[in-house]
Amino acid sequence: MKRSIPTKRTTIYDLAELAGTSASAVSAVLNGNWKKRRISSQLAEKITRLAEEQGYALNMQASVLRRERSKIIGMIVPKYDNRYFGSIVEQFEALARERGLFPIITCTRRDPALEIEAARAMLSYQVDCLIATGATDPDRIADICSAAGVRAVNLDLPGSRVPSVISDNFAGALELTRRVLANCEREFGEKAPLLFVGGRGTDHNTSERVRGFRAAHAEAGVAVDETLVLTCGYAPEKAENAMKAMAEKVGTLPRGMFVNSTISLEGVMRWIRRSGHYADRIPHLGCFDWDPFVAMLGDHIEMVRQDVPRMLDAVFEIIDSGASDLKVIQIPPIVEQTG
Amino acid sequence: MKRSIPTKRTTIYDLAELAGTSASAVSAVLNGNWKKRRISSQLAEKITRLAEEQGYALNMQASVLRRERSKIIGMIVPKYDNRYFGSIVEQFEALARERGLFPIITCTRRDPALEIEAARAMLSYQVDCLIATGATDPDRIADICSAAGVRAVNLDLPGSRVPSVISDNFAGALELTRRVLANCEREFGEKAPLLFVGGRGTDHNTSERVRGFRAAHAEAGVAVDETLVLTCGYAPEKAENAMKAMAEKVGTLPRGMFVNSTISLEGVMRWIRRSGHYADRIPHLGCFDWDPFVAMLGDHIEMVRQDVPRMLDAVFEIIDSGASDLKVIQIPPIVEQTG
DNA sequence: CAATTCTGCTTCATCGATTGAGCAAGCGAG
DNA sequence: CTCGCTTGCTCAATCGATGAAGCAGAATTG
Repeated sequence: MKRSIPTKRTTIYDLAELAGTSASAVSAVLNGNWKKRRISSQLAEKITRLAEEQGYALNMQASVLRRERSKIIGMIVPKYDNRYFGSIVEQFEALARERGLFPIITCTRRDPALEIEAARAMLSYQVDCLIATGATDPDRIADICSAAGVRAVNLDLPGSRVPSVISDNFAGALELTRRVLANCEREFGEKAPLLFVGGRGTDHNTSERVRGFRAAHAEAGVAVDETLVLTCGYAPEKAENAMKAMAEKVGTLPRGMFVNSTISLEGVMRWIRRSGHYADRIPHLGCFDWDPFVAMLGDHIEMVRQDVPRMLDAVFEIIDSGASDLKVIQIPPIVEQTG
Repeated sequence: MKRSIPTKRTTIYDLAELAGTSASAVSAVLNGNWKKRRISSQLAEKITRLAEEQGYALNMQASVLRRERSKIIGMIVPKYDNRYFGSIVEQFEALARERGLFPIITCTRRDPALEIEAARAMLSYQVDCLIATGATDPDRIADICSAAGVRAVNLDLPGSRVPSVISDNFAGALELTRRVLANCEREFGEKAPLLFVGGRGTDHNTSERVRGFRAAHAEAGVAVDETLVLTCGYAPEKAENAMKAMAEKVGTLPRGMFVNSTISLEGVMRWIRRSGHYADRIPHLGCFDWDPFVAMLGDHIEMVRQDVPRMLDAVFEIIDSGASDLKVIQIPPIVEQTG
């Protein structure tokens, strides 16, 4: 049963010979437009049966090479290590498949160079459209796509060259901060500024969330403590180190925190546990992102969950409609019920 | 700047014309074997420069069509909603890219039909090799691949037609069960059978883990309570419902549980919280899988983490070496330190 | 100086599917 | 019986890259 010579794949020419007909008839039958090409249903049936019997599989490379559109759609994503990106990818695949598109995905691990390389690779594979998710430099990717005449859409982080779909970070952060401030006031009886930790100060999402954070403080009549705004990056270690440094600097530790992603929360929680600073009283947390186990961590954590289904619907609406106006669509995130 | 006619892509023929040479020279230069083909370095340089200037990108579809091997490697994965599969996919991409292979991944959401369809789609794209991860029917996929002369490897769940890489489920479950039994005995002073929940009784992993679970009970001289073995599927809702049904049936609730994946744990935790049955004393848990936030849930949870890096190294070792003996490689999982 | 080798290319068939153009047979109308 | 139309196909070019085979002209050898 073992053969070192790989079974030569069946082609339309093989089928044509078997059916005593031409390759073009076979092609027409197998890609469904045999009616347009006036092939008799008898021949169509015969060819279909033969294809089945021979285990024929279309050679996409050949097909795509010849066709105008490839029906391949690409997505670039930073990581697979959290629920947010996980559900983005899963949803993306489902919606693509629904439309008869073939999804290909690349994880760039937040590496800007890999991001560009991945975009180029996707173009080489003739994607019809590329979705850049959480890209560090979405405009660069958009430029590369535009040079190849390929449509692009930004997701999660906005760009200025192609349409973008993002969460309403300001509104989400505003509400989240409000809640944490209220929780703190309820428990400790006084208003005090919160800590903001995680994210890159230069990225749109983080700056919008900081803006919401500030707005909520202003609303409550609390002055933001600038030494407590730690946009140190997303990685757990970075958040952990930033917390450590912060604790050494400030007099009294904040009683409430705004954590900018579950990834950063991992580091924050680690620090809280290891440092022992909060052994007496657990701080109130707000996390911009959702995770089922974080939700179980206790009722001192509020979460804002980005609305992935609506975000991806918006992405595909742009793709389906062929729209290319440079709008940024903001999807309101969902404030999770605690408890 | 907006053009409805997509910029015609530069091809090697365009470059050839610009360089006043032939397409085959361009091809030789751009795919790096111009020395073999005795192209002068002057011409090589000129072509390289032109390619750069014109933003030339290889058409992979054309290239793959012509070549013997596609250098595309496929992976089928059930879900993206947990750390285990997330890191599998991330690692897979990294290792593939390291080898100059182009990874394509499809998420089947545990749907057997989609699994087959996805495998066929990958074959249509001429993958050189397909990794079936956690497939419900790995042998079916292996057969489809073999008919096309494509190599396959099973990951996470073993099959009988191609090599497999899995966790040492028995050993992991044995150790995990031991620990939970010990934790229960320490706290409650008596030995009592644990609950097993999650997974499909028919899948290899689950049955091996149940075997480990039983072996640990036997070792401790505790009889397994058969009404407490709930292989109800992985989904959170299934685990939750199984717990509910179990609670209505048994007299005293188990004080310790073996939970077969973080996914199932989600349902178990939900039930524990909602039912209120464990309001007085938290049960001791063992989870076969790892998640950072589960680890933070408390010191009453033990976890076994599957060794994804080693598993994928093993997969690529099989691929690199071209081995096709039907062995099942078992990778010992890592017992996480609690606290 | 003729014979050979080497250099640096070009030519052309090929991979498999797609599709516009075209062709032969059949049929109905005039 | 002929013209025109329909039916049911086939032919051949094409997509872009690849590489075996071949071919001038220069360089080297005996």
